[in-house]
Amino acid sequence: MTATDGGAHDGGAGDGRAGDGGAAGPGGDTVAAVVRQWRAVRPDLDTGPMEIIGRINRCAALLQQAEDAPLRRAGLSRAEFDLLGALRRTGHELTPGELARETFSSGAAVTKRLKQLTERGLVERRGDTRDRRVAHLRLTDTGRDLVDGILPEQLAYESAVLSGVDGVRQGELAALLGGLLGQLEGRLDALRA
Amino acid sequence: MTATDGGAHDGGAGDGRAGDGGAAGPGGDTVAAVVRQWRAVRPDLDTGPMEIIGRINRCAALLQQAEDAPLRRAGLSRAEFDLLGALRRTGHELTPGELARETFSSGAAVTKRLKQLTERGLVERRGDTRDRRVAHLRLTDTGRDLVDGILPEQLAYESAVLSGVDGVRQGELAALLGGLLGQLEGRLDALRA
DNA sequence: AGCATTTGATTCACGAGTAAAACACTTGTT
DNA sequence: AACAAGTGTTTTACTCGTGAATCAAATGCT
Repeated sequence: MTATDGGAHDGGAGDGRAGDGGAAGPGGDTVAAVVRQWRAVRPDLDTGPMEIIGRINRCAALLQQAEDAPLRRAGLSRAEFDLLGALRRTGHELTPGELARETFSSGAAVTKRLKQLTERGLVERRGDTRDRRVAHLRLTDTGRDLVDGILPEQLAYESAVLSGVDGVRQGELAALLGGLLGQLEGRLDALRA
Repeated sequence: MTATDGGAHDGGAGDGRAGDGGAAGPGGDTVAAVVRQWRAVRPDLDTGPMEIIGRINRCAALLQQAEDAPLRRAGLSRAEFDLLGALRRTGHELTPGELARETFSSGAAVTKRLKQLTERGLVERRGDTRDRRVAHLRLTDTGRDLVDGILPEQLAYESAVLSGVDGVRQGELAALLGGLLGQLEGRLDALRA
């Protein structure tokens, strides 16, 4: 979250009273409050992008905190579950490199997680017969059962989190986000310059 | 990003060819590909929530990477800029505790960042006269100029990042995200149980 | 006044992730 | 065959953030 889009709990108050830290002001969410602050001190700037990017970042932060709950019950971090989930949903073995790409994390991180998950007996390792550099990872039965047990809870939890938005708007939101994400994934490399 | 919603670069391929790691498949973005994978192996589950939450998480990850670019030029991390931005947009001094709440990070993190930023001469410290526990932080002239210089670049960059989505949809997206965020901020504490 | 409680900030110990180096092995070239 | 270059994985050194403990000061209670 950048300062541009950064959240404020009670940012609009500005009177020194810190508040209890949750309730959005009359104008809506906390990002709206931040945008108002920026407009007050820098009325020349176009704050439009903040209203999208800031909200995406803030939603992601809140959702990830919330999502921790069902996972923690199973003693898994989000990153670990990510790995297991990649193995489960592809349905076949993956190499560490493939897992790194699947989970958008570095190879080093994958190595560490795999070490822990194999020690816990959730994942099994098998060396490639032709190319002895590569390993093939797959879920053990225990690992598979764990993922399959958590997954419905996770989805139910997510469903509950989203329940404040009605079905029609959920559909619209999913479609718009899909459009944005498609653009980002296609063009991001070009913009990174 | 949870495994539930986790991204896949070329997840749909499944033939071992890792691909070059960017292009979304025919069906749209990478989250759509992940959802297809889940549906193939667990057709009983309702994958609806993934299409929103997964996309938000993935968008946030991509956007934050992208956003780094203009900030790095100024030698600032996102978290540091967040702090400076909070001071700039509120327009008045803030205590470390207030800054922690503004930036949604722990007090310890704020302490560390403040140390570096004051050493760099971007932020100034002033002790409270009445309560000698608290400090008041404000931007130096240099700090203020830095923020004011970066901010337009940042917004222009964000604008460019979003340019693939037309104006009308940007408005819709902002509104829908605002609605979701309002719900999340209001009700998250209750769900955290 | 004297002492327990609360609050604000900082320090400490640690876990997690990364980039870069190192390592192990394979592939292409001469 | 020998060796250079390339590829997949792991190790290393480091940064950053966090929760818990600690320190310092104010507030409340008797």
